[in-house]
Amino acid sequence: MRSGVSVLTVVGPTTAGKSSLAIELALALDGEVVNADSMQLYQGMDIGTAKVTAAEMRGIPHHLLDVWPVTYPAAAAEYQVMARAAMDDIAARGRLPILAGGSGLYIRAALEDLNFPITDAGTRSRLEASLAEQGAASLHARLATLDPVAAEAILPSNGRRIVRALEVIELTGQPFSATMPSYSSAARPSIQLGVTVPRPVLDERIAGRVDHMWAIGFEDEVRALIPLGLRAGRTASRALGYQQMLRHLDGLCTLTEARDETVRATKRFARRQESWFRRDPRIHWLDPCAGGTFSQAIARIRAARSEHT
RNA sequence: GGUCAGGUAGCUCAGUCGGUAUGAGCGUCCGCCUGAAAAGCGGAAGGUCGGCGGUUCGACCCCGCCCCUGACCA
Repeated sequence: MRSGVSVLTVVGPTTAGKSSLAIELALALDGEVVNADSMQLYQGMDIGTAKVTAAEMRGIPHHLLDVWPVTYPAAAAEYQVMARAAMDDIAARGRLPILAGGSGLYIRAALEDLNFPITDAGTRSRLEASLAEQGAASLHARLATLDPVAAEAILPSNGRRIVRALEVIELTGQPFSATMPSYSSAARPSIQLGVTVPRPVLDERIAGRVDHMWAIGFEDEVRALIPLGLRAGRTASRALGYQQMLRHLDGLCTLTEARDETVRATKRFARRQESWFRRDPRIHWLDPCAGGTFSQAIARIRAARSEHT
C-alpha cells in the first residue's frame, strides 16, 4: 500500500460486524485477513467463537485461525510474532494485511513497539503458589520493595499482574514498569477502523448470537473438544460459552443457566472491549446508524491515506 | 370467603430484639490492563424499607385498616 500505511485494522466489540467488514474490505482492496481474536486461534472452537466459515470468507485468505490445539496456553507475545510474520508475508506478495479481531492487546502487540519480557513456567508456578498461600496484598508488599514504580501502577488486589511483575523482575533483574506505551509508538503504520453499535442493539445481538450458537450445535462442539483436552487448556477452557457449557456438563448448572450466564458474560466482555478501544485516539469509528459501514470505511481510508502523503 | 407466609436498591434476597440502611450478589455506568487478555482487577451511581393512619421523644422494625404476591383451607 502506498503512502506508508502498511496495515488496516478492524476492531470493536464482539458482534459489531468486524469479520464481514474485513472481508468486504479485503475484496475491495486486494487484502487478506489476519485474525486478531485470541480464541479463534484455537482449533475446533468454531461455533462458540463465531469463526467465519469458508463460505463466508468468499475466497479471501484468512490467517491465524486454528493454529493452536485447545490445550495450548495462549500468549500475546507469541501472537505478536505470528501476526507480524503473517502481515509480512501478505505484504511481500503485494497484498494488504487486514488485522481484524476484538483482542485489544493482541492488536497492539502486533502493531506497536511492545516488548514482552521472558517468562518461565517454573518461576511462574512458584509465584502463583505463594499467591494462593499468602494472598495478593502480601505479594504486592514484596513488589513495592523491589519495584516501587510497578507497585504503584498495579493494584494490591490484582494477583495476576503482581505475579507477572515479580516474575519479570526475578528473571531479568530489571524493574517491570508494566505500563502500556503511548498511542503514538506504532511500529507499523496502520489505519484503524472501529465498528460498534449502540448498547441496546449490541445486547440484542449478543443474546441472539448465543441462542444461535446453542441452536446450531454448540453443546456438541464442546463435548467433542473435551477428549482433546479442553478442560486442561488454561486459556481455551475459559473462553466465553465454553466455560459455562463445561460447568453445565459437569452438572453444576442447567443448560438455561449456562446460556444466560454466557449472555451476561459476553455483554460484560463487550463493554471491556469498548472501553479498551474507546481510549485509542487513532481509531476511526464507523457509525452503522449513518449508513453502510463499508462505504464509510472506504471514505475514512481515503482520507487517512491522503493525510499520510 | 378464611388461614399462613411475604411485600427492603433494576432483579434475587439479607438486616434492624424501635434510635439517621457500613447491606450482599447480580445488573447498570465508568476506569485500569505488556507472556491466561473471551482472562484479571478497581471505582461509582441506584432503596427512605407496599399504601394510609396510629402508638412513641423517635418506626423500615410495634398496632389497625387497605392493596399486592404466593401457598394452603374452604
